[in-house]
Amino acid sequence: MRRSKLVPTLEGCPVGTTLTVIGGKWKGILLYHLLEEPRRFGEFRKLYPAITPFMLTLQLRELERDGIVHREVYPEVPPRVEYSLTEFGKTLAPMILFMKNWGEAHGDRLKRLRTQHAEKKPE
Amino acid sequence: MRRSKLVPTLEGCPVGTTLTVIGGKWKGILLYHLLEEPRRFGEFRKLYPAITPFMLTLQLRELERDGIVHREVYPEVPPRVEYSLTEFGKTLAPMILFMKNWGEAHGDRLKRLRTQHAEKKPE
DNA sequence: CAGGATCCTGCCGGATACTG
DNA sequence: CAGTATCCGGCAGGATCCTG
Repeated sequence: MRRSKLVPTLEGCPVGTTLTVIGGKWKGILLYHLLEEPRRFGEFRKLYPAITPFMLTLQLRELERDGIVHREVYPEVPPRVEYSLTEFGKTLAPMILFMKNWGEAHGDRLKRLRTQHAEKKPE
Repeated sequence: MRRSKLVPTLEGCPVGTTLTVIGGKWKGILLYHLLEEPRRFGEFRKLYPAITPFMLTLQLRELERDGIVHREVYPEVPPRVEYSLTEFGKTLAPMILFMKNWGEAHGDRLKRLRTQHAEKKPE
């Protein structure tokens, strides 16, 4: 698994730094669901069947590395693993909520704009 | 992070939708500087010499497509082009500022965490 | 000065199969 | 259930040269 390399922190660009934390394709939505309560691996899979186990693991591990989420393994049978926001991770909460609200409010508009734009060029 | 697919808005995932708008590698910092005042192409190049003209054009055009920035061409010699936030783009302001502050506040911590993590694994 | 045109590459994101 | 182990294609991101 020679995956996640992810640049140090994108020096001299604080906005970029923040983006390296939340910028994975699924991280936003994962964080959003973690705001509410701790979640299990399988819960995420049910919420978003499109995420493969591999990607889910990858994104969660990166969030864990960055100190955003905590991974708690319960030594039971069958195994259970719960992911929760750390105190550090909770400092991101206002931003995640803003992003959710903004996306909900303007998603349709964006979709229109992008469709128009895609139609104009290719001829 | 990677922009997803260019056209679709990542259905059913408002946080992801927002990320498709601001998630380009340089978009965050571009938006941040646009918050203050309109900027010229060359200004950005001076602020961040690491951005190639090609990438700068690309990212600005995407922001333009999404209705976030306005591109004003002044028919002068030498040519002058100014980029400014649209009213729509200004709705992102609180989030950009939050991202900047968060990045400034926790960049060092993240850098440490990632360095530690990178040192532990590779053998 | 502000870009277009071209070509290239590396990692991101994914598919699939297997396991403690 | 909650992951690994491999393999891989595509596109974001970049380098370089050229132009209105």
